[in-house]
Amino acid sequence: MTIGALGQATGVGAETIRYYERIELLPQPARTSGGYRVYRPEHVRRLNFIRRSRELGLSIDAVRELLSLASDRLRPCARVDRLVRDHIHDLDHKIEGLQKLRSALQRLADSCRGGGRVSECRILEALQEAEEALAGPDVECAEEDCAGRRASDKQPKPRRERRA
Amino acid sequence: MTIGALGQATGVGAETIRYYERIELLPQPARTSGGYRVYRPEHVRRLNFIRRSRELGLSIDAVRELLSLASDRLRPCARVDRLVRDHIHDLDHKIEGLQKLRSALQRLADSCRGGGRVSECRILEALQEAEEALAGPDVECAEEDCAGRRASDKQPKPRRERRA
DNA sequence: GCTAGACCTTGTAGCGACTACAGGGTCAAG
DNA sequence: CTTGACCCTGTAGTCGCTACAAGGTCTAGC
Repeated sequence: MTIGALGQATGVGAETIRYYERIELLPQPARTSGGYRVYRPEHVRRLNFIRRSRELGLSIDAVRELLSLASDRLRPCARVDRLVRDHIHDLDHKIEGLQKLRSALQRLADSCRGGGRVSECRILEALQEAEEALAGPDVECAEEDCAGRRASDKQPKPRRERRA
Repeated sequence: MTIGALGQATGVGAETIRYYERIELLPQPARTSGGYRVYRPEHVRRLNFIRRSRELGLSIDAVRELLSLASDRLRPCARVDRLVRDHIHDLDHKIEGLQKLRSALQRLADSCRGGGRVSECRILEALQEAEEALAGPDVECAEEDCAGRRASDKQPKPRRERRA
């Protein structure tokens, strides 16, 4: 089957399939004399595995690991279990963060009736003014994994203070 | 103050500040004769506004709009209110999607005790086998907004079927 | 055999919101 | 005048695709 047929069979776009091949998530298929990719049933199975894993929110690297684990049928499946449970934990953190965020925003929105002028808008005030205004139980940095976004954490060396 | 001092004052990294300047979220500051950026208190206020909005998960474009709205003190603040409420809705969708995902994964994890071998791992089976295995109440595609990932939706023209 | 046109090929650039370098220049304390 | 913390610009990388451009291949139907 061609790349289009594989796409139909799995619900994955052709460009995504080529992308998976480029990052070596899918093995290189055979080619016709004209250079067309020719896929076989095992490609369908592998790509379906990938799609389902991705739909569950697993990262490409996690999928890669799962595929490698799955290839050795005698290996204990504890690692598989671990991978999935870790991902559940990640999701829990993410969900919790978003819920905090949501209530902070809700508090913000509740403080504004929307009928006034910008000059007396509580939302804009809260964003402009002091830190505590909308700091519920510790919001900050809920979107994604937030890898080291806090530049203020690192405190390198005591330097003279410039005209601050 | 220099870019480093502004970073300290706001908790935003210097590289991010330069990035904000490049995308015109922060105005270009004055410069020393040597080319150093020189910031003033209004930059601190604006950058704090930006940081807080970002921490609440608002997109750069939303922040841009908020800043522009905030600059006209006589304008009605209905649009501000709308922007924030829309974002709350987005969050609701996101949270819901992640929760569905979580329960699908939990079901998966519950089916595996982690003590067996890969060959009898229910998790890997579920990822490999039929569609219904782990389709709880309609999972698919919860991460982010999932913009048109389903390639199988478009069904262009009836073409001859190749050797499929 | 030939044409039409659906399908395929490679390569590159873009998305959002940064982050991380490399290779150099500036600044102020001592 | 040296030291070295700090700053500059520019470019490339992150993640997981998606979209395009310019061209080549394939087969149904004539």
